[in-house]
Amino acid sequence: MARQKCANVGEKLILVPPRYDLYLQCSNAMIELLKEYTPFIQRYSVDECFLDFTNAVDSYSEALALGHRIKDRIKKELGFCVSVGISSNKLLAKTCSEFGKDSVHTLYPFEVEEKMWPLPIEDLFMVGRKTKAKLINNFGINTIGDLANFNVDLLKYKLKSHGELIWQYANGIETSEVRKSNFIEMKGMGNSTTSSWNIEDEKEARLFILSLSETLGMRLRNSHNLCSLVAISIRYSDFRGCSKQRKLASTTNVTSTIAETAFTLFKELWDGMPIRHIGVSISHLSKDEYTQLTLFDEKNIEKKKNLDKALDEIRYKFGNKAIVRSCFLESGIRPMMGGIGDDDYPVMSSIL
DNA sequence: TCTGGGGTCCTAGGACCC
DNA sequence: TCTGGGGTCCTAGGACCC
Repeated sequence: MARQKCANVGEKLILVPPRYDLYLQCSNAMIELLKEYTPFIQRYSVDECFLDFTNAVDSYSEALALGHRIKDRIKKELGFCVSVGISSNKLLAKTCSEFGKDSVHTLYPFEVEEKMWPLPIEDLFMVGRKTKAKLINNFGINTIGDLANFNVDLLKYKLKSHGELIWQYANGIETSEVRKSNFIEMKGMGNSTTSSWNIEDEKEARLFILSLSETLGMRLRNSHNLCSLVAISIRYSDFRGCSKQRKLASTTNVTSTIAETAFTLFKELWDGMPIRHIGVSISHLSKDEYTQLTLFDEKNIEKKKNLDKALDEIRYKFGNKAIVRSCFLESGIRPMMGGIGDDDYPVMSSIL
């Protein structure tokens, strides 16, 4: 849109591409620095992690001093600001880490009533837009304190397990451990894109699906996983969204199998209206060390695997543009959409 | 407040099994 | 053919997070 608006003053528009690799590099450098303090580090996301000092710190003042030392060292040695939150569980530590930028805060259980209860309900972890509206409109709950002192059974009845969860959070109750292992089993992955024009014919949609699947397949193989579920999602120009998924007869990591399944699902799902967003995702992952074949396996599966392998090697060596499918030439559609950097990047686990 | 893109988990209904 | 009670799996959609 910016490009379009600045068509006449093109040379005055400065486009700055994102640099996820640099972001990740900074993140990794910070983790290395933190490892000097404790081996018990749980990387929660690209810019958040939990450190367990359970048996390493004896007093509140010692913890506070340590927090400041770490924060100051990161700023001095790595050049960016961090916020530190200290408490006896991950929820409270995370909550008070957001109390300020470039700062160190504490939120121990005995401080919850004073520091957390006056906050608006949406400041509580796991209370999003929808839950906020329900809490305010249905129960008159406006602050975290209101929620903490509300009837749990009523919350459970109305909001199911989520109701109980946020009630516990409002009371500072959270007992998950700082995960010792850094390895998180990936559950699924997806690739999606929003087009700057309406997609109105099947041919064009097919190219989008192929392009998304190409990147997705490469990521899947790189992670040494196989998938057995493929899903397609569509968002129409009027913002309606829908999705369709199908379990495969056998596990796969073949790009064309993923793309063809996604396209079949697309044809079954699409109502013919103009589309602005298409997504392909895969899940039910398993390690690719061994695979269960079926009696009715696809034809030429070994050929396709070899093709993917060769394409992957070329692309890793010479870049994604080094070799592309001819159907994308002159199509105006990029042959390998989306995808994330290279290897591993931090993924969040479930709840904290 | 919403956008865009990457994820996880929960819920509810339906199909099917014993 | 349907009942009752115990399960599992599949599917679609919706909530939340960064």
